[in-house]
Amino acid sequence: MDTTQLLKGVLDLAVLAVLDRSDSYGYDVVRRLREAGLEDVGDASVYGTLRRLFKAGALNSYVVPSEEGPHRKYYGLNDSGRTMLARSAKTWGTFAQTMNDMLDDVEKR
Amino acid sequence: MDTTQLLKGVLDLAVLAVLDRSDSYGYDVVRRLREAGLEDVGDASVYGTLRRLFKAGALNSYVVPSEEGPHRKYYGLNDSGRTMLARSAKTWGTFAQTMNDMLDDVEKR
DNA sequence: ACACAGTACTACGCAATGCGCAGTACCGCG
DNA sequence: CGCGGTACTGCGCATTGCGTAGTACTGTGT
Repeated sequence: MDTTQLLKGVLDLAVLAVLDRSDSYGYDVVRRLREAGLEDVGDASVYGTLRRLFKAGALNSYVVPSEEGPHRKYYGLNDSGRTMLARSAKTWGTFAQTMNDMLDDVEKR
Repeated sequence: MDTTQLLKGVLDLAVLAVLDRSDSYGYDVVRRLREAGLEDVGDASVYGTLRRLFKAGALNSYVVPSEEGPHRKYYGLNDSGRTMLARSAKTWGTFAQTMNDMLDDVEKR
């Protein structure tokens, strides 16, 4: 099975969780997600997700120049984003639990 | 957040898990998934998934006439399907764990 | 006899989303 | 001065879940 399909709908949540720790920019979010265990996440997916979340009003954004490369477009959670994170985390939790229950039944043989 | 997107890539696994219990047909698989907690699953998605899994060689299929309605197209796991189930379940497990770890960090504040 | 609900499946097209790839651009190093 | 690392944008594709319509069979109520 491909982790690609598993990411669908969960990448939003993962990105929100990363940003909840501290404001960050695309390139760094990718790095943090990979370190956290989502090794196969594509950079284009993350940039796309950030843009989508921003457009949806969950993030604020500001540009910071960098001495070690091009400028960085930082993103941070606003109130709407924090609400979304809480709600998504809860939805994920119940969903994951449901799946685990189904699979427990399978393993029990 | 919509459970629709969460289902992506997991519906295969859920259907395989249901079929691992016993052979079944589309209409019944939908019922079982809903009872298990996936209440929002669409019937077209399940029928589509069954056809896809069959086409991929994970299922065998046979038609059984019914006295209480139209015929039923039963599906059952074959060896390839059981292998797929085992592998997918493992992938899901690691993935879910990764996500839960990330969210634990968030809750811990 | 006939409409209707429940059962069971197929087919068509849409929407969301992750990804590959190309392109732009800035930096420091050999 | 090219090259690798940093950082972002945009385009188009593939997968997959879903809504809707259509077909078809059975039993029930009127």
